[in-house]
Amino acid sequence: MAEEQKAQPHTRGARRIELTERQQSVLRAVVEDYVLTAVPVGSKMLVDRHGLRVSPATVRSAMAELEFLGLLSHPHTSAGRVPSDLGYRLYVESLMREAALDRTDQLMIRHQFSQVQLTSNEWLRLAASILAASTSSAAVVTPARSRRARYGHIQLVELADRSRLCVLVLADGNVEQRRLDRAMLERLSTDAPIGQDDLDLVAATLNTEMPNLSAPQVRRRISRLAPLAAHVAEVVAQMLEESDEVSVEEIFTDGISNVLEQPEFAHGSKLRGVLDVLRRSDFLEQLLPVLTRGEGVHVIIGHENTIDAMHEVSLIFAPYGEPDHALGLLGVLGPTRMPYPRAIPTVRYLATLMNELITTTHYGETHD
Amino acid sequence: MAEEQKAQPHTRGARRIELTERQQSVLRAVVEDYVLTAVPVGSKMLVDRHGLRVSPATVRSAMAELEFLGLLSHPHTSAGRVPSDLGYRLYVESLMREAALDRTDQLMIRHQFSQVQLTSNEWLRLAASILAASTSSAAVVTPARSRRARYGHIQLVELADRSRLCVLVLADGNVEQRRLDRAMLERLSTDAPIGQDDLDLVAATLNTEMPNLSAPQVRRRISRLAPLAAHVAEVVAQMLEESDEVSVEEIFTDGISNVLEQPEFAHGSKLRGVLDVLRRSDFLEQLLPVLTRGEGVHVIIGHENTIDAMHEVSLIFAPYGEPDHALGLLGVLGPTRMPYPRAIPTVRYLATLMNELITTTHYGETHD
DNA sequence: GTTAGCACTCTCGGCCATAGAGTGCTAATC
DNA sequence: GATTAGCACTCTATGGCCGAGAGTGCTAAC
Repeated sequence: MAEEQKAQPHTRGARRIELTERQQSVLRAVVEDYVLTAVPVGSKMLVDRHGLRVSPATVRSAMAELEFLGLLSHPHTSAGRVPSDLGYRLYVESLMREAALDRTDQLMIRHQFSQVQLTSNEWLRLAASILAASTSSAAVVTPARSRRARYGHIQLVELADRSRLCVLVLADGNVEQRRLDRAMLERLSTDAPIGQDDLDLVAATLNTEMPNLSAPQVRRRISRLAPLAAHVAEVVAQMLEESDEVSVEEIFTDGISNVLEQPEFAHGSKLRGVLDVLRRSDFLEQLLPVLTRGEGVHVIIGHENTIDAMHEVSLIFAPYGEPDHALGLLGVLGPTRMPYPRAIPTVRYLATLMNELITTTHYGETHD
Repeated sequence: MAEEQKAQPHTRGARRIELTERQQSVLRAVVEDYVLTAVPVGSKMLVDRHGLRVSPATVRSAMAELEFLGLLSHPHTSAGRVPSDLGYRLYVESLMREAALDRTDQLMIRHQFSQVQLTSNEWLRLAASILAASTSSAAVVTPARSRRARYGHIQLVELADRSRLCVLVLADGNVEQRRLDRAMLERLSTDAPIGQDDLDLVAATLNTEMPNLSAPQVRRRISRLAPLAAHVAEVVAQMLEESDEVSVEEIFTDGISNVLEQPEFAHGSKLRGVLDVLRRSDFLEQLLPVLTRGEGVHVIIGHENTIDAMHEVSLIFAPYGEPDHALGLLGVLGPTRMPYPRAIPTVRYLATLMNELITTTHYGETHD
């Protein structure tokens, strides 16, 4: 058990702690009060605001117990209590009553998606925007990409100035483009200059040979091809490889200013590290193993995060898409003092929604 | 003259003010000191640090004159002087000695671009990253887009699950994609289901009919087409129209945390408005008329900006690409207390560089 | 087990005094 | 006539001090 806690500290780490009825309700009240006010909460305030039917003194002793258990902490001797990361954890695991999105919210979100044309980038932007708005946190959405990019279809377009564009549609429906090196092409054309006909021929060849192959598989077949086709195939292989670098791609964020507004980050420089991490491409990769384990929404609270710069924030993330196919991540980032009961269902709903959108326009694995 | 100043307050507004030699060097010194230290600069400090060969008293009287002219200001009676927006303006226009990028910097930047494969999104990202790093400000880069999107080439791809993707290459080389509505297609196929052959035929038709046409022109020809082709043409027209909404598209930013670090924005909430504006799509559109007027780099200092939220920041922006063809913007955003002598040449250099990259892989206007 | 009472602790805001930086003015100097 | 030294003055920033208030922990009574 101990090892398990160590290995995956941010999943059900606090399960074993048994609390009395009273302790539970006090912890819940402290968390909810603190999330709302951002002010350390004292015993008197607590009974006043939550209509607990006991005296402040009783609450105090309960608080002392919770502090001993490491669920609350004390900024200083004569201040109120603040939940610890572990306190939030327990709250999220067993104390919280999720505030599910009501029907109208769901419909409104759905409606917004239906308004947007069916281009996936717009979906992502919209998802980030909705997440940010309805959780008042920073939202992060990555495109759904195959862990292993596969060839779908290519097109070679010649343009007036003799530039050539290679447009590659991946098996998962994403589109990549790259310009072909002109000098290289000149070298390959032994006799006549290369025309659109030649390009069409190459495209047709590759489109029969390559569908559904991964980068190394494409590479392996290059040797069989004529010089021009071989060159294009090489370029395609490179493009596939680049796509393999999951989520190094674009990360769509929104609502960073929401977080900036939170008192814990009022002194902006505190957020600096977080922003830098967010910009770095590899940040989600580090979390990927955790986030894709099991189903559904994952909550990573403060120090549970393996990334140092993120010790003062919580993440609520969910994967969407299909593990073997296109897999994306989406979620929110905010202070540990986060409205979990609201944010978690929202993330969950958006993940299922994106799932739907992805799979209804789903690209099969056996093309042609 | 007066009207002209009003109409374009951020271009050479301060030209007419004549300063004595001494006033000039004092203003220059104040600006440069303040940019460096972010502390209001007093007369003693100034002579010490800049080795002026006069006494503090002399400097004081010069400062008083400059303040009378509205070039400096006083946070309070017994504090040092701070440049006003107008002071910065004069500095930028005539006092500043530009710190041109030296050869090695230029080569390093060029090298980084050569490392990146020729996909334009990566260029933009890289440009933003370089700008942010070498000016320590927030960088903003928009893709170069035609003011008027024109048809280049389309490809229709059928995938295993019968999804159809329409990939549109614009005349300026940008690529757009959209999924075709399946239900609609079913309705259009009177007898047999639509296969790749049919799609190819449609694509071929449009590719001979439409090249270099704008959205309305495409629309006008729809009536001549068979139902399926007409539907696709309609979709294409929509895609062209969407592309016409300049820069509503993606804006690549980087280095926001640099700005967050500046003392004037240490209390993060001050930056909030700026961030919100930055996220909004229309912010550059408002500036577009100004930024494309004349050649080269444009500097917009504090209150010169027509956008209220940006009264406390300076922008240094330049267009790149070609006015009639693909036009993009790039630049930096930082506090008015900005290292102009460094930032301006950097923006200029990156604009010319992007220009080169765009035009060497340039797409002609008369396709086919 | 719960609660009232009480002494104790700690922060926060206001107040004051002081130090220091900087100014503006005037009169002397080059 | 420009420059400078000297000086009185102003304002901020800093630190110490005090009292109010919030909150705790403990103990004894219920």
